[in-house]
Amino acid sequence: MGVFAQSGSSAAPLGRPPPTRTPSNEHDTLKYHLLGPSLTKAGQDSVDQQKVSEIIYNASKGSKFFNNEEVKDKSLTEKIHKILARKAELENLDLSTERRRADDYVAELELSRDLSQVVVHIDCDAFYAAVEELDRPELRDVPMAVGKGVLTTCNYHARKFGCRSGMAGFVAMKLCPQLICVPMNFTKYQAKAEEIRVVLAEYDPRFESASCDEAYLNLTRYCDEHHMTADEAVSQLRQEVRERTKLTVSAGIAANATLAKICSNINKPNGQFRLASDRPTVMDFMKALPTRKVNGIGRVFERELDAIGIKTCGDIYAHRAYLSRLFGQKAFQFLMQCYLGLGRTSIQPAEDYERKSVGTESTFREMGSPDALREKLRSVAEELEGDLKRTEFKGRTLCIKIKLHTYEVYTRQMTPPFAIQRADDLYKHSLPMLEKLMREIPNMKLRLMGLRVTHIVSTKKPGIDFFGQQRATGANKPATIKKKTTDGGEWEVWPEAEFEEAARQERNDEMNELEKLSQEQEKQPDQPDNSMAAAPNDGDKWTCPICTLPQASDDKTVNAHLDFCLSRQTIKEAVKSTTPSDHGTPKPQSTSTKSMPPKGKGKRGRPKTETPDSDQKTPG
DNA sequence: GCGGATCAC
DNA sequence: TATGGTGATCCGC
Repeated sequence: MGVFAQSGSSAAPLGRPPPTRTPSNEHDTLKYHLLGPSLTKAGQDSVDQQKVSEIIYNASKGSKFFNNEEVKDKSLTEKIHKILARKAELENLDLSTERRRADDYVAELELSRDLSQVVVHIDCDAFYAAVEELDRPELRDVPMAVGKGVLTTCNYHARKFGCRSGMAGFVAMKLCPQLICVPMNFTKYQAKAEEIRVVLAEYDPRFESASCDEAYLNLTRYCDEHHMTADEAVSQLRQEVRERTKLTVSAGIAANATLAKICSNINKPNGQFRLASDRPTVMDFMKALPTRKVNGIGRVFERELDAIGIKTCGDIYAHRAYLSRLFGQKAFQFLMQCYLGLGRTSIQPAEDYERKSVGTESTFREMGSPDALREKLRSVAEELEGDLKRTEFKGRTLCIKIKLHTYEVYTRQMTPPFAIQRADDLYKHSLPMLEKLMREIPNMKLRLMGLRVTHIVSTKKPGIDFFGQQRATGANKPATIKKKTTDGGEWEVWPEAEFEEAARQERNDEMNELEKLSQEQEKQPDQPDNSMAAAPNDGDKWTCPICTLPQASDDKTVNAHLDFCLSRQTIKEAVKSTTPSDHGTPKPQSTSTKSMPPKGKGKRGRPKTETPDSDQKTPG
């Protein structure tokens, strides 16, 4: 409802964006933005958001963070003006073709609607805070938050003051001076999460961990075999979790993951909600549902949709003809599924998802000295080496990320001649990118630095454990659901999955061979690893950290040389031609036999995709 | 393929 | 006094 003064006052004359906006309008959108991303999640109705927003605004005003938010807000406002202009333009055209195309898509989606599954989303209530309260019961009755600097979560007492996860600590203290902040203890939470997972596995052995404190289950089969309603089963599950772990969870029950996720928030904390699995009920539910409640629609997309008159999922249909033009095809498909209340019905273990990158980053006190920055890069590289060894990956693409003291973010990436894992290599190849950024951005001062590798290659010993972890089949595939009685000890392997794995293995082997070769080649001509190269210039010479050759130190020469060295490709081309575009094979992708369910393959980010699959995360 | 942005937790 | 870290996706170029 009229969250944005902008949309209310947007009696925008056709074609042109509204004239200059008053400062108060701008501040309204900014204030709303500053409320943070988790606005809809918290169980904090009854909180005077107006007041909270005012306090946050005043606490933040003038800071570099605030200034950056202001810039981002302005640029989003501009973007929205363009969207409105584009929309006005489109409305003058004949959109009947687009409209029919949209209707065809709706019909296609409608055919794929599956209301046969009982999907449950389990969400721990204020998880970290609840675990801390177990150890320190005296915290149970006072406002308390977990995390220093930024709150990762807080208990419900704190939420009554407007505190939320993601909020800066000092802002939270302004809202609630008596707030008690306790430090994170991640291993403790992991252990507790595992206790919960043990219970969940009894209800669905193929449940999906969405994160530390969230999971999806398919209870179709459990309800069937135990002759229970979904409500009864979930009620019992929650009771069992509570007895065995002393933690409360909330649950949503619906026909698919998207709906279940929304439902788990409705009676939170310590409650459950079931959305009946019939089409009219689902359509009614979506009709009144604010867009922001949908997983995948965040602050920005919410504002963009609001601007063109879409506040609830029901509003989407009326705008179907130009959504694709305004936001892209993926967003169009995603939104149409929101309108229809569709979502994923297949639940699978998180391990079935394939990791695509490994990275690390850290924030520090503002820093500008090149030497200190290099040292920082070195430590980030070492950190990443640890992560890569732990997860058993090497990376073929290396990305550096920096955040300036102004909170502006830049990323750069390059492809080393072979997949890398060692800190020395990570450092050697990322340093030139950092050096180049330092030249591009005079007086560069950073508050964050990060490294990430993508196009990763598993370093797991071939043969071992490859298919060692087959799992009992669950009841989540519609096609196979009924036919099983008890599958004690029975393993089902999808033939195509087996094939894919074999193919992947083969390609991995090839990769490893190639990389071994290339590493050997590299070692020969290069000098005995002078990786601390990059020694700053002496006089007017500069040493390239890649090829270790001295260059004139003027910017032009250095940049040209760095460009050359960065784009130098040796083995890379050879590797590319022997491997399919993506080294890893997409996992089974479940949609097996069905003719062609309107599936894409998108994940998170901007939802944009159709059935927004849930994430993969590191399980326990 | 690269870089910027958005999103979730 | 000082606003996080990890991973994924999408878009425009």
